[in-house]
This record gives sequence, C-alpha cells and structure tokens, in this order.
Amino acid sequence: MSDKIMLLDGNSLMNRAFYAMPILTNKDGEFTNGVYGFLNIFFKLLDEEKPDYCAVCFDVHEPTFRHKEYKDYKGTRKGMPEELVPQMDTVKKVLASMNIKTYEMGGYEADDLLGTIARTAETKGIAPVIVSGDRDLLQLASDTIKIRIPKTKSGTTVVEDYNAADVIEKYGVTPEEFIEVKALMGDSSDNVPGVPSIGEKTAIKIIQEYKSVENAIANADKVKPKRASENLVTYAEQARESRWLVTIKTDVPMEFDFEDTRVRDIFNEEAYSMFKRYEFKSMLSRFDTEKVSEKHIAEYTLIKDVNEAKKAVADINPFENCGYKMIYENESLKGISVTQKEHSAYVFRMSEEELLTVFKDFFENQNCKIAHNGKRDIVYLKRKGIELNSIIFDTMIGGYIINSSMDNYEYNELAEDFLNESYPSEEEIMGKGKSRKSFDDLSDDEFREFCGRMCDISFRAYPVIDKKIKENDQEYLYYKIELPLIYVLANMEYVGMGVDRNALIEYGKSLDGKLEELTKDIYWLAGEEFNINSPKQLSHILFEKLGLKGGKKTKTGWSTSADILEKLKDKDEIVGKVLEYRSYSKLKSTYAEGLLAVLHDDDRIYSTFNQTITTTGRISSTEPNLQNIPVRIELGRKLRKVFIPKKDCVYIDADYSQIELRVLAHLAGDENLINAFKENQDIHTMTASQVFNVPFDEVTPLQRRNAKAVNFGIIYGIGAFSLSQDLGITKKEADAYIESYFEKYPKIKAYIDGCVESAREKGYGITLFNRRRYISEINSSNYVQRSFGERVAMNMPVQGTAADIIKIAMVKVYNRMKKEGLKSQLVLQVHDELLIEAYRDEEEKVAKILEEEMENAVSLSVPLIAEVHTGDNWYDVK
DNA sequence: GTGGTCACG
DNA sequence: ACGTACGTGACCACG
Repeated sequence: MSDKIMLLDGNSLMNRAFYAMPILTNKDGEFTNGVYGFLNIFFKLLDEEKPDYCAVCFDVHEPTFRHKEYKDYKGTRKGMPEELVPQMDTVKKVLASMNIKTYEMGGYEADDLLGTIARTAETKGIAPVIVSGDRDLLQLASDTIKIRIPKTKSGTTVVEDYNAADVIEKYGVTPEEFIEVKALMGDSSDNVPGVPSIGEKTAIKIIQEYKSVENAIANADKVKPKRASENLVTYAEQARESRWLVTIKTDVPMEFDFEDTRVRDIFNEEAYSMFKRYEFKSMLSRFDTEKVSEKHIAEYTLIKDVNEAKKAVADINPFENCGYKMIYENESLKGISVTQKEHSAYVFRMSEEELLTVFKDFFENQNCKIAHNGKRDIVYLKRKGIELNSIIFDTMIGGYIINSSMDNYEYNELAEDFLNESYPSEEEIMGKGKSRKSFDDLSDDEFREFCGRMCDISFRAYPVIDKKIKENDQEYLYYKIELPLIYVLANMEYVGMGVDRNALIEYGKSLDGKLEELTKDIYWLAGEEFNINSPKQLSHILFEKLGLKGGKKTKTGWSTSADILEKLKDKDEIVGKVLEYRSYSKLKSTYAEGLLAVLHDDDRIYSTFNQTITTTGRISSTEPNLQNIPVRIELGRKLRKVFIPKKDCVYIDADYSQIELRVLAHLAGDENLINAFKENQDIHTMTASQVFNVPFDEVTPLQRRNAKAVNFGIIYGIGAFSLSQDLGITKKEADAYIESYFEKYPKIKAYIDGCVESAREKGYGITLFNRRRYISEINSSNYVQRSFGERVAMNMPVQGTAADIIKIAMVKVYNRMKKEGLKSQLVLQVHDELLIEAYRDEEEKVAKILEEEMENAVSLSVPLIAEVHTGDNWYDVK
C-alpha cells in the first residue's frame, strides 16, 4: 500500500458549503455555516480516505500570473458574499488548530498549487486525492490522481470520483483533452471567453475528432456546425488564450515538504476549543472526551439502599430550590436524581416501587422544584396516584423560550448554551435505534455520572435562563403562560379522549368497498397493475404511459400532488379516480388504522402535547396527532363521530373566530380592519367589498373567495406568485389584488414592513407577549433564504400572538374550573379551538366559563369571539 | 433515513 | 434571473 495525500481546494469547497447551508452564526454573531459545511465534507472524506498526508490550498486575493500576462483576464469572480468573507480566515484557523497544513501563494490560484503538489506526489509514489467543487480539476485526473467532487443533492452530500478512465467515460475525452474542451467552451464564472457559440456539447464533439484546440483551428473548415467553424477562425487567438487560461500549472515554484502535511493529532485540545467556540456541536463527539474534556469538578453520590435513600430525601430542604430529574425507560422509572447544591447531586438507583415510596412526600411537599420536562413527570405520577406540584422552573421550557428554533432542549444542549460546557448527548451515551443500550446495562458509575449530571445541569442552568428571561422582558410569557400551561397540558394528556372502538372499526371497514372498486378501475384504466401509493410508479403511468402533460414541478421526478392532478382531471378519467383513491387511502391508513393502533384497552386515546416544538409558539400533538383529524371534507369529518365523551358527559367545543386576522388588526392598529371586526361583519366579504370596490351586499361568492385568499396571503407573508397559483389567476392580477388591499389597509402594509425591518435589525420576530423567534435567514445574501426570512418575519408575530392568547385562555379555563370545583376537563387544543369533556350537570357553567375566559383572555382593540357548541360527539359540536 | 403526499390550523 | 405563502405530524415508498 502506497502512501496517500488528500488535497483540498479550500475556496471552491467553502463556496459550495456556504451555499448549501442556511446562514449560521455562533453566540458572538460570527458566521459559521461555510466552515461547518466544509468540515462536514472534510471529515467525511477523511474517514473514507484515511490519508497519510493532507493539505488545503487557497486562492489569494491579488492578481495572479494570469492577470499579469493576459490583460483581459479580469479574474473577477463574482465577489464573495459578505457573510463568507470572514469565514475564510476562520476555516484557516480551525485547520491550523487541527494541524492541517494550508497553502496559498501570491500570483497563483489554489488550482495551481493543487496541481503542483499532486504531480510532485505522483513522482514520489504518493497517491494524490484532490477534492474540489470545481470540474476544472478534472484535467489533472490520471491513473494515480483521483479527483473527488462533492455535490449536495437535496441535503445529502454525494461524492463523484474521477480517475482518468472516469473522465473518459463521462465526457468522452481524456483529462488532457478536457483542457481543450474547456478552452473552447469557456467559463463565464472564471471569465474565460472561449469561442462564441461553442458550448459543452459542441466542444466535446470537436475535441473528440480533432484532439486539440490547435488542430481544430487548423481544420476549422471541416468543423461542424457552421457557426462554430466560422468562429474558430475569427476567434482563433481567443481560443488559444483561453486554453492557456484554463491550463492548471503543475510547476509552481513552491516550498513544499511532505512531512509538513502529515496527518497527526487532529483532535487535540486546541481544536476542541475552536469547535466549541464556533459551536460545531455535532462534531465534538469526534474528540476523545477523556483527553480534552474540561475538568468539571462535580461530585455525584449514588444511593441504592432504601433506608439510606429515605434519610437522604428527608434531608432535602423543602423551602430551598431543588433540582430533580426523573429517568425513564419505556414508561417506567429507572432512577431519580436531586440536588440543592451546584456541582453535586444525589442519584437514586432502585426499583420503581421503591423510588415512588421514597419520593412520594418529596413530590407532594417540596416547595421549589426545578424540573426538566416536568409535564412528563406530572403525567407519570398522576397515573401512579401521586400529585406533583410546586414546579417553580422548567429548564426545557426555559430553553425553548430563549430560542424556539432548536431541535431539542436536552441537558447537553442547555449546558452548551447556558453554561458553556460540553457533554455527550443521551444518544451518544445510550446509542440509538435498535442498538440503544438499556439503563440496566450501565454500570453504577456510568449511571451516577449520567443522571447526576442531568440534574446538576438543570439546576445550574436555571438561574442563567431566568436571567435571560428577565433581560428579554419575558417574565409574563414564561411564568404566567408557559409554566402554568405545563399542568394544563399534563392534565389533557392524562385524561385523553374517549373513542367508540366499534364505530372506529366500522368506519375503517366502510372505506374498503370503495377502495377496492377504485383500485380496480385505476388498474383497468392504466392497463396494468401497479402501486398507486408510489409517486414514482404513478407518475410513470400518468405522464409516460398515458402521456398526460402539463404535469409540472420536479425534484426527483414529476409531481403527482393533488393541485397538479386537479388541473388534469378533465384530461383522463383515471386522474379523478386517483384523487379519490388517495383520499380514501389516507383516511384508511392514517386515521382508521392509525388511531386504532394507539387506542388503549380502556377505549381512550392518549396524545402527547409538545410545548417546545414549534418556532412560533404553537403546541403540537403526537402519537397520535389529534390536531389534524379531518374536518373539511364530509367523508373524513364523519370520523369525528367516533370521538365520544365518557359516561354522563358531553363535549363542549369553542373556537376563536378569525383570531389571526383579529390579532393582525390589533397589532397593526388599522382602523379600517378594526372597525370591520367591531361591527362583527363577515371579514372576507368585508375585505372583498373594500378591495374590489363593490357594495357589501353585492359581493359575489368568487370575490369573497378571492378576498379570503388575500387575507390568508397577508398572514403568511404575501407573494403575488403564490397567490396567483392559489387562485388560478395571473401574477399580474394577483399583484393588483395585493396593491388594492394595501391601499385600503395602509396600516397593515406599514405594520408588515415594520416586522421585516425590525427582524432585520434585531435578528428576531416577536409577539405581543414578547415571544421571540430568531430569523437568521433574514440577512442572508441568498434570495431564496432571505425571502423566506421575510415571510417568517411577517407571519410569526401574528401566528405567535394567536398562540399566546389561546395558551392564556387555556390556563384561565383550567384554573377557573379547578377553583369552582368542577369535574369537567379540557381534553384538546387545536390552535384556535378548545374541547372540554363536560359533565352534563356542569354543562351550562362550563360553556359559560369557556366563552368568557376565551373572549377575555386578553384585551385587544378588537373583540375576540369564541363560538361555543355542545354535542354528544366531536362531529356534532360544529 | 429521506422525500412525497396530505390531514389540520 | 432567481423560485415562491406560515406552522405542524403520519404514512408510504424507496435507496
């Protein structure tokens, strides 16, 4: 085995990485996404190649020999985006910390350095692997020199590999001839002129026949097509110059010693602190924590004996802050850790029953608990007949309030963000998926460290998070909305929703006949059997076999989504059948079968309500998701009949009318819209009347529909293109609608412009109750990302404030029912809707509470209206 | 594990 | 010239 050297094209890879990633910054606001993406590619290839030597080459920002010797070579590649400029230094620093040698040389480009080193290596019997985002390098490919080109395909990185033979196979020319091809076709991004009218295809054809630029010029009269033939003569000199420009130099006079590039001690302490500074968290696991981890002095005490445990728990001061962490595995309790002192903790490892016995008094009577995901503990203990209370802080919720965009708020994330300490994640310790360890497999020491640390981190992060909450003026949001909400959500999870099991089974069966019939029809119309559920197979049938067209949009193929199919409905009978099949199939698999699978033996369904998932402040529902049960289409809506309250109960449902538009009217202070709501008019008709300049009573259904779409558009961060798509009108018409809307509601226009402006300045969007969402995309140089950021900046305050309001209402409804000693229970929230399982003898009281507390949750400049309905199942409450 | 699709607000 | 509405979660196919 010969030695191997890996050579990277720093500039080109940084560019690729930068554009492939959303803008990222660390806490200090330093841009990091290019460096992060670069390191991802670097480590991936390092793992694959395991090179003995490694070097990274960079361009220098000054004229090169090409500029000096060829006056027209401007070499002004499009200026780097300003977010990328400082990252070039960052990546060099990071590489230096890992002992990876970097090269740059005035007068030469990175390509030339790579070429020179590669050729030198070749002569010494060291196998070079060149990594670049640019195809230019392909001219260097040989039997020994391998070129690797990483590409980002929808989020994942795939690498194309080229030895000489691969270049020939892909392009039909040798690597040396590749120079000739590039010379003819030119390269606009590198300001290589090439020969006009000759593109890649023609260039390859010419070089395959004539082998070189020079020979092609000599035989220009025989070259086809005619334009190329003429231009070869006219631009002969330009072609020669282009050839010279694209030729990578392999004899740069550079100082070079292979020993300097030997791969050694990459994951050292200096690199570790670099990675921490730039917050490359996912890469920290590459470091040997024994070797580099900061020495946190912490003393955790393990207790396994019940009597000892009782003594220790008795020593907990019930009036002093106490951090606690419960460790679960598959719904059962594996351990508990508690602490009242920083860098210390007691860890209790014993059976579930023993833990519950020892801690019952603690759960019920310790007055100042600091929890991490306390909701889970409340639900778990409630099922064991124990009431957990007095949670004065929840660090998971705290982390979410500070930054709602994180994937999770586990203890190691909190340690990074608030304590600036790094620990392996639970996944790194326990493994994931099938190979996840059991807590029973951990040694006492491992268990003690892990559990003690979780509790300790939570305890120590609390004051830091609390301080930030105060700095951000979020005390009301945190202490009056989110924290009390834990108990409300916990109770909803605990109570669950009743289901008529037989009715659910029957509902599923009622779909079978139609599903079978549709399947048969579709097979017959298609002329063959295939998997209708496979977008790939379906698009093959529709767009290739049956030759339907107009089917647009693609990423991995032709789109078969409902909006596309809807447009093709008239073209072939099969399209309508497919749409119908889809809707039946969805009801069957997701709802009929899906819900049955999570229906408990007591004929109730217990969903989980997540409080830290959405970026805007809404809650989400999982396993099952009870927030997307069908309602818009009658067939699906019938499913709601299977949700039934328990004995002696009815459902009382209330939903806010147009809460988001009302919030918008309030936030923008637009008198026109505010008055419309004060008069309690149909808002879409009102908008139609104003935007289309017709009397209120003469608004047509179509006008109302269009106005409704405009109203939605405003909330989502309007774009004329999407509005036109939605309404099936031209972009011009959509533009006119929007313009007319803003004319009638000038304050709305001013408000949403203000949202974008403020987000640009502050870096985040904000709700009426100071909930924040950081929007890093808003200052991106990438149009797509920036536009997204702007839409988010317009939408988040509206959606988020509505979320704040219903959360306030939930807390108020819950507390009021409790205070009045009612047995009725909140069971569900669907963003603007609350559902209560109410005892019949409490029906009137509860309906009144629900309406009052929802409508008076907050006081805005527009009234809030809650529409209340009662019924014997979820279908009947509308 | 990811992408396409579709259910909800 | 770009590529297009905001926020979710579940299911299926496919590599």
